[in-house]
Amino acid sequence: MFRIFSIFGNEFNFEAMARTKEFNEDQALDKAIEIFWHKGYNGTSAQDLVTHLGLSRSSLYDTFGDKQKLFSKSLQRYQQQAQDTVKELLEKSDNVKETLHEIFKQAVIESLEDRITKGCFMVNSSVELAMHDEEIAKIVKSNSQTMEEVFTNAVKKGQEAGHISKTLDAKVLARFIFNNYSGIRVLARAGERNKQVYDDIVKAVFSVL
Amino acid sequence: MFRIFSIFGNEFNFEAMARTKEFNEDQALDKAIEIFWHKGYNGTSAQDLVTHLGLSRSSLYDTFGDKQKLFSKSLQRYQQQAQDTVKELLEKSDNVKETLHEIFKQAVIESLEDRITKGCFMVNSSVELAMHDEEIAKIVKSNSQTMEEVFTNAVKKGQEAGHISKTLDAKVLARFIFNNYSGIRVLARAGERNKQVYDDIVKAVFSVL
DNA sequence: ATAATAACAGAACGATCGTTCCGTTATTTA
DNA sequence: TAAATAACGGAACGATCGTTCTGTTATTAT
Repeated sequence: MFRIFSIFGNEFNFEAMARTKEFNEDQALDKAIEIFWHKGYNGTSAQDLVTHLGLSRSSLYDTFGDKQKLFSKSLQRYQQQAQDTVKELLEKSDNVKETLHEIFKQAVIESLEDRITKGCFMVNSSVELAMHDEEIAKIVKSNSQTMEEVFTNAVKKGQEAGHISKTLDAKVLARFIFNNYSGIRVLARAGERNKQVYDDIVKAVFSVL
Repeated sequence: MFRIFSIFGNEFNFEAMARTKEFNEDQALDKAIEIFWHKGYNGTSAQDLVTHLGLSRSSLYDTFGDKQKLFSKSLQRYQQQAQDTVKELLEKSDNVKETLHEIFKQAVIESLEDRITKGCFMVNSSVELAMHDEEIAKIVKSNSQTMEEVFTNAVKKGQEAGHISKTLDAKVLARFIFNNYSGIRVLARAGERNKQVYDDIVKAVFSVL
């Protein structure tokens, strides 16, 4: 911070630095994602955050403002990470159908492995908050749009390469894929542990492509 | 209530009735469904319940025990109502594919009409509570199983009548249908208002049947 | 060394949470 | 009418909520 004193026409510039942060902000955000993802917004208390992030109440509030702002930042960070992963996989791929299949298989594996069943942070937040919090609604909407674009471009590529049926429009298929992805995440959050259920759904989904 | 006093071998049976309830328990439950559905469990306060159900705190607690019990009862009542509707429609139907289409179209209409976007009470509760509350988890699981059975029987009937493709097993298709139904309800809860999005999903789903 | 100040730890705040308690009212049987 | 008692209205409870305040510590430029 800078303070400039102007006395009798002369300017004195005092700069004084203070203590450095003892934690990494992004690492703290990742911890916040973990606990919000697991317990939801209303289910996570300020004390939960203090305990889980390992920093004091004052540092938490000094750094992130309040609970709502911290949640919002966490969800945005999660969105960025998740989107980047899928986007890169599909853009690099030269067999989009196969890559999409891998993405779904991965979602199934995560759903079964997940000892503390978390589902998808975006889906969870959407269900819990989208209708009560405009900022969260915006993030959810932005995520849906981006994912729709990513899937649409991928399907188009697959259709041009002859890997995916042209019977249905790319956008139709993109929305269909996204819908089943959401459904699977809800299933996981509900605690479904039967692999056959997931496999059946994936089988039916890919019978369309 | 009955009190039986036994004095010197003689039994005296005193029955004294008290004030009658000024509200209907099922109607109160329906109101509870409304507000829990809209705001979720954690988002609904005891005061919300008092205000919305229109009865006093004491009556509320005397009648339903506590918040968790009231929620549980509400969800069970919702489940029964929703299941009965779908089950009856499909069992009466002589063109199951068409009836399923009607059910999905109805879900789309509700999603678009819903000014206070509620999604599906079962899906919402599943996402919010299933992993933190065993009793809710049981209800969710029971609902999934019943719906899977209902859809499986329906698909079998459709396949035997030649209305639905036999390419995929009835159970596979049932799980696929249920998954897309969940997805659509999440979309609604997220505030999606574009009919085309829903129509595209339904179109893709029914291209499989 | 001193002044300046952000980061920190933790006590404390008012508000709201879910729940219980108490005194009154209304209804029924004896 | 009298006795019994569930239903009722509303005050009150302790606990916990999210947030703020206070005082201390650590770091840096002067």
